[in-house]
Amino acid sequence: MTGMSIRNPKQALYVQFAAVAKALGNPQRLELVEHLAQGPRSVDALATKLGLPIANVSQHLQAMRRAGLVTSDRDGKFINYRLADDSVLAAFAAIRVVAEHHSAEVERVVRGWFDRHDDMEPVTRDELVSRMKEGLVTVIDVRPADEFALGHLPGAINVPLSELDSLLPDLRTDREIVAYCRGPWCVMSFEAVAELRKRGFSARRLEDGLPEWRAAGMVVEPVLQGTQR
Amino acid sequence: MTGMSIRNPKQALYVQFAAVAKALGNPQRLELVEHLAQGPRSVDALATKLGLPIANVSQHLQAMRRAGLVTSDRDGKFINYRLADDSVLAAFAAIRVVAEHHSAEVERVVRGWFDRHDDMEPVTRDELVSRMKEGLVTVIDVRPADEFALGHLPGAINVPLSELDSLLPDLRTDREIVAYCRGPWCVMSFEAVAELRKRGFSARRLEDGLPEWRAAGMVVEPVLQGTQR
DNA sequence: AGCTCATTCAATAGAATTATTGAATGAAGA
DNA sequence: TCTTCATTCAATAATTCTATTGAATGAGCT
Repeated sequence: MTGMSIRNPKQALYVQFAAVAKALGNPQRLELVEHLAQGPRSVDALATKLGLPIANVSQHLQAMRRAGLVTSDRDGKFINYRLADDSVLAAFAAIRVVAEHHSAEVERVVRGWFDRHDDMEPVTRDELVSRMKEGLVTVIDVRPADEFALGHLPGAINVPLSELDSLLPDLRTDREIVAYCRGPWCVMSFEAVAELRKRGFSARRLEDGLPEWRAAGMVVEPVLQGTQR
Repeated sequence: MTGMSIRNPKQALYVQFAAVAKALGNPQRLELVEHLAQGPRSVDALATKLGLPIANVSQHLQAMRRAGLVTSDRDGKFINYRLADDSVLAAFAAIRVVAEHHSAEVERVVRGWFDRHDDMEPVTRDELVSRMKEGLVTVIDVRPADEFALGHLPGAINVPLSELDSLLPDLRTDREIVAYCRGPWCVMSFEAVAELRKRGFSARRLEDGLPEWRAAGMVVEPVLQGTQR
């Protein structure tokens, strides 16, 4: 901040734009974005989810606030952070697309971890909507229960990945299962589909996660009226 | 690269996505993106445009190539770099939007430099199209001649900012002037509009630059057939 | 073969980023 | 007022990023 001397407005603008990109240019902070896209969270809750020291998460969040990615407000003795804007999720999505196109590496990672690379094609949003109308699919939300509670697809049932094994007997074997989680590349849905297929189920991933579904203006349950939290 | 140990696929993906954002997280590299959005360029040409040492620009370009932002191919003794994808421009745009929303600083920069903050509202693309049909506007492209030559709006005349003063007498005073340049925040069009107004013209900026116009699928002159360069 | 010249490489120093530690802050509740 | 506890601050070391310099590469040309 002190060593930076800006000579012209053009430079000043690039510095501003670069600051936003820089704030997104860190794996931990991207993971924070993905979690905050599920709903507002306290520093403590985020640190638990990511398995990182609280002070570390606090600093990342402050860096993100400085760049305009998140805002915060106090609730009792907790401070809740949330994404500043839908534009933040859009920027994350745009960056993901660039990485996918340069996908040699991204695809290698996914395929390297989940050997079944046949028919990993995801279900599109439109496709899912029409199949839901026909009642042909079971939609499972593989996120943890607390995230499910903040909002989920209409009619979806919560099958956290950690409890997939124990809940398997409850799933119908005569219908296709569509799994989704936090976002297009959220690995939990990859793992759930791989596991389900190993057990003989017909299963696919939804191309998006809940935040994208919500951002597309689709209905989310439970429908909360009044102030959105 | 060597000190990085990745334990799980989730982490590996965030690292990939973060690498893309990191490559965009530098003012100089963003300026390179904006210039490359006008058309392919050699290292030398870019270094001249930015006023930076060639070796420095070369290193930035290599970093961008590693992140999948640009590609390069040799032409004689020059190596031409170009944007890898439309998605790169889209990502840049998305980042700009985030910065605009957090606009306290961005807007302050623009307003601080150009005191006329009344009616700096830009002309939208649709608005310009309909007014062009009616023949009500003079469209000027304030970029340097070499960029204009690679492609420009139909019917636009090239008035490089550096030559604005000397070309002023050629401009009609009875029609509104719409100026555009490299992108939505390219400062040359701001400066051109400010100067034109000072001289009594009725002038506004186009909301976008040429790359956005092209990306929207609009006609660009000259229309080149065959291999796009 | 030898020369030219655009680009890349290699080495360096200075600056910024990151994770870690422990202490400080400050709001809530007793 | 005192205690609790979520969060922030401050200081540090390790790593990474950045700009700069001069040498090396390697394709085109004579």
